[in-house]
Amino acid sequence: MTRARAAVLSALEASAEPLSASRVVGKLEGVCDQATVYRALHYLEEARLAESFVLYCSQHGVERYYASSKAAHRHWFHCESCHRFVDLGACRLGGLIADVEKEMGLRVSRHTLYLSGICADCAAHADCSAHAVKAAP
Amino acid sequence: MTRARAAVLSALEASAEPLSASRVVGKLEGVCDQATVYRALHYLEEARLAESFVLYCSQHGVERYYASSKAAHRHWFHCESCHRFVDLGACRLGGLIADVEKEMGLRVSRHTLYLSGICADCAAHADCSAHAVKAAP
DNA sequence: GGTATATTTGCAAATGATTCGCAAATTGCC
DNA sequence: GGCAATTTGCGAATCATTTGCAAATATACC
Repeated sequence: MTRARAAVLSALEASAEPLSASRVVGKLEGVCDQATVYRALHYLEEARLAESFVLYCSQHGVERYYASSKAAHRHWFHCESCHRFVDLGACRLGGLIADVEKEMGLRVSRHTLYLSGICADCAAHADCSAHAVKAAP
Repeated sequence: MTRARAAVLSALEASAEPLSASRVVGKLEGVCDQATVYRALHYLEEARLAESFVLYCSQHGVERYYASSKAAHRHWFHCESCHRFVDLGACRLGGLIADVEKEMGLRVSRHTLYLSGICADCAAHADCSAHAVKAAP
């Protein structure tokens, strides 16, 4: 494991939510180059040390988000108001996927699931004011 | 509904699988411009006449795929060998999403799920030859 | 039906995330 | 510690998608 890859992995591990490639690049400003971050993310995913999914968000557009694979495979909720992720805990799709594999004769090797909407915090604020506030920068 | 939007919608309705924006642009070559196709796709999604999701595929990279909303909300399997989609039928996540909403106090307004792996056809070919053949162009 | 106003379209260029080529630096191995 | 293999930095390229603006089309109104 090279220094750059270790730095990228620990950035992912230190985060409570998935990070976009560009945020990792930002966090590693001065540590390693943007191209290196992208290459390291590919390497980590290949090595099963990280997982990723592509998400569109009105604030950030289409970006790929990465999370360390230290914990069990899990899914996330994305708040459309504050643009943060909420951890939904370990994946609960095992049964559904096994059913689909059997029904349709497929071999499922990976899956992407995420939910989006309004998180509890933003919903609470919306109860008092007309609209949820925009996320802080 | 303008002519361009109708053309884009009928391209989606005529397709058995979700189409990437660029494939819609290709199908409507000479009918309307690429920028118009993108704008029409946004319009159709806003108007709830179409649904979309962003998918990464080794052959096509990151692209947004669109499907007409004529049928019930559904999910797809993406074959990593032939790069086609398999229709998995109507969404079965209702219960899971309701559980998560209750448990975590979230308001889920949309979700993205897709599975990927090897489809039945490609798996059958792989049984005879060493590797599944690449998709025809 | 004919015209004024609002919306949509085409075109070409911009944008933003991601990737690539290549020379220099780092790593893993003996 | 020295060398071949791999990785990194830098800058430029790529690709999907978006945008500005003038022309064309749609919709509202008379």
